[in-house]
Amino acid sequence: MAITRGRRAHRKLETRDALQRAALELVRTSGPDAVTVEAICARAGVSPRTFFNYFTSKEEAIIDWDAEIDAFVTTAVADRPAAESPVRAIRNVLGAAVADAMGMDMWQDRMQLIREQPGLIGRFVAVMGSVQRALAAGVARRTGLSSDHLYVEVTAAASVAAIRTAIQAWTDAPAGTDPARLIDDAFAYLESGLAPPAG
Amino acid sequence: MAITRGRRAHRKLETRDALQRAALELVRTSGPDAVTVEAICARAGVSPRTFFNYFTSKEEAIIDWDAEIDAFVTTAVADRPAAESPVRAIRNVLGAAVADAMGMDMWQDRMQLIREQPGLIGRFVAVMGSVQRALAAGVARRTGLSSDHLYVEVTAAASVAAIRTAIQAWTDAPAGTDPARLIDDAFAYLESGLAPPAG
DNA sequence: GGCATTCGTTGCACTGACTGCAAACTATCG
DNA sequence: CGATAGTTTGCAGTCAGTGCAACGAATGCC
Repeated sequence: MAITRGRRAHRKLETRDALQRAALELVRTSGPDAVTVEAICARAGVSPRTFFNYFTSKEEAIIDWDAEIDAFVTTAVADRPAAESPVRAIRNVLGAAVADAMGMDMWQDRMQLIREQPGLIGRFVAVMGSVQRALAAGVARRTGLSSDHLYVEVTAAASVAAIRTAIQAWTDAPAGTDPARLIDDAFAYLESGLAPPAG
Repeated sequence: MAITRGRRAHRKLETRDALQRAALELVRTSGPDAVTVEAICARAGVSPRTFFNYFTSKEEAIIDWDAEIDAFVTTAVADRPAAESPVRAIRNVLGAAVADAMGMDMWQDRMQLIREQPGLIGRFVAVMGSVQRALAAGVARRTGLSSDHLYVEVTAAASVAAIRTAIQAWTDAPAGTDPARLIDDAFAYLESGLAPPAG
């Protein structure tokens, strides 16, 4: 699928990318209200009908997510050294990855967007749910427990909650704040059983 | 607001209730796809335009939420004995309350609905977010920390995640399962720092 | 009781997301 | 070159949601 040959497949990837970029640019230049499917398509140079051949909703174009990432997360968590506790394994896998992503170009814009446009929250949550399932699968492999064991699910859910909170805190924090530090602190609270900080 | 006098105010509450009941009944009898605003209003005997004088979205009619509940949660958490840790306070406040609610009439139906109708997930998440803010406010009062301190936010977010997971597990569990037990177990994992279970 | 005000209801017109269908178009393969 | 398969597009239609202005009933004032 991803490596289909020919001019055709190439054009498809190009169009998909053009639609995504058009959507993001449109938000940045003209504000959230200006982002209609029609406007996105005009900017990307395709027909509005075509948009829905690529994305099932407007939000999908803005917050895209690749199933391959989930697969990677699952195996990465599963493959961490056996000595690490499940949370610690998750912390080690996601801490660096998310911090890197946050430092990258578009994600800062996207997080800003999610605050402003309530419609995007649903999409964001859907993506986080996808990550949560991936984490649960990794923890399940690691512990030998079923993927829907309460411990496995609570661990995945709480970890996602910690990540989400850290990301949120980072978008609110003054520029230059280190995202890795926030993620680390959030997980530290989790691993301490949510004991109140000493200070 | 809640105790306004007169026939007028009475009619308003009646209409609101009629719309909610109409929506729930419609799902149960005719399936999720049949639940259009038009159909709801036909059943409730009001004009479609009137619907949006009561609810800003279709989902709001199905999953209603009262700001008073949030206020109650905040003070209840804040007022627990000082000896209890924040998570323990949350556990004590929500454990019983949620278990009671789950046992009640409509919530079982609603949870079933949320699984089937993806549109409702967004609304459910919004409600949980509202609870999360209420919990954070309670923890903030209790600890003297700011409401947006990372510890406070992680604690509230992780607690909501635990509750959500327990609710989810309960809807999947065989009939007759005790919801209080699941909630208790979920919080126990949280308080243990997500250490894997011994068994 | 009559009258003006207030407030909920409703119809109308409109925008915008999203879908199914069928036609037009084009890269690819034999 | 011609058949085929995959892509784009227009069109028509459903449904959610909003602003506006008119209508009608409850309410308060005199």
